[in-house]
Amino acid sequence: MAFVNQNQILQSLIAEQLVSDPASARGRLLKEAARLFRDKGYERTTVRDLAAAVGIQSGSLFHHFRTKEEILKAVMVETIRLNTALMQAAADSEESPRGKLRALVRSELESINGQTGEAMAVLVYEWRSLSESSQVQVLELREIYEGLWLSVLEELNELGQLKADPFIVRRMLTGALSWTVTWYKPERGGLTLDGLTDQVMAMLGL
Amino acid sequence: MAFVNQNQILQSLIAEQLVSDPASARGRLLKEAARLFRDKGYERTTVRDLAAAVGIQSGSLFHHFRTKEEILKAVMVETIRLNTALMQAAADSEESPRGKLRALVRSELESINGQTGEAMAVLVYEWRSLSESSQVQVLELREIYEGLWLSVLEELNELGQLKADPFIVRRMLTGALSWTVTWYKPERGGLTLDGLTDQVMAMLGL
DNA sequence: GTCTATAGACTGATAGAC
DNA sequence: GTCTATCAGTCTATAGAC
Repeated sequence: MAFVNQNQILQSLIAEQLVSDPASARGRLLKEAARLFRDKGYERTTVRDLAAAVGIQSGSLFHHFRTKEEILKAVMVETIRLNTALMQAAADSEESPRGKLRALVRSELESINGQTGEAMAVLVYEWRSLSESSQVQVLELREIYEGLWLSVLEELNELGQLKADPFIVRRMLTGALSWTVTWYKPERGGLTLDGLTDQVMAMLGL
Repeated sequence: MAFVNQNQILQSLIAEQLVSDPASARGRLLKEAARLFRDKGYERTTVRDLAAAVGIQSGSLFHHFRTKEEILKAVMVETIRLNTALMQAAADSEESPRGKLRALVRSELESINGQTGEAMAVLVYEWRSLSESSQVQVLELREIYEGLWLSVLEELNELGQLKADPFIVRRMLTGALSWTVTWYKPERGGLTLDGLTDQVMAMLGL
């Protein structure tokens, strides 16, 4: 797994029909939906906005999705599936616990501030707009993702390298890393994604 | 300032008409609005919901506020004013830079998870629902608040006690502390607010 | 300062033609 | 698979009586 690149991972997920091909009609709609939901919020985004973004009429949307909420759910589900796979590969490519943690931080920062950033922001900020039954289903997927983090953090803790409780560190990191979407602008300042990762590791004394 | 308590601060802000008296009609509405906006989101909360929460009809709301957005803005403005004053008093009550930082972390955690928690969550998660002109006004108030943090963090940095850049540490803390609202439940587990503050300080190696 | 009644705009979703 | 047309419901805000 160590040298599998990001595009190979995406391709295999598409082949398994776990995420939509970004070139397909469904994939393009989900991409535009993520952008609109992040920019305006789920409630302020109308089905007319969504349809216009992919160049169709609002009535035609309901041929692809039964409800507006189904679109929100699909954005979230596919985003978690993709990022769990990317995260797993990032952790597997490192040997030491510290290296694995750095890879996870780097990978999550990339998810939040890169290609899937819009969808990741939706996952954090539009959670309440999901119906309760959908929340349960998305939460199940999310647990696999969180398990990756906890196993690495617990390993570091057993080595005495972690200064606080692993569960709490993960929750602090969840908040801290997702918040970067509101202020981190790689193009403006001199801070690269690797530089930002270094700052996070330094803050943890690692 | 060292021994001024929280209630005295609230009373003096009410006297200066910088925040509404929680017992007044306006104050009670803002309290209910904060709760509804946090629970359902600004867009999903209707003026009928707001009116019902204080026992009046929806038309009567517009005697107190010209628009629904004005209510959101008032929740945010009054929350920042109150918490800036509480934060200032907390920092002033300590001598050492480390002590001041701990007081700020403790104070912000209390704001987020205590009495003003509903309004603080609104400040973080409903930002986009504010019109651009209102965003500018609220941002100005927010800068005073952030200045308090930065002066303490820069002091610690000059003493060589901070492991990462002060600006970045503040932003990480903003995300990490505000995120506690999604998981920290003082009544359930054994972790107190002081215990949580200790974990944050330990994570920073302080 | 609160009420009732409603204007006027917008919403998600459906039906049936092509 | 997309179109047009529209339904039925909901929304913020206003007007005028009390």
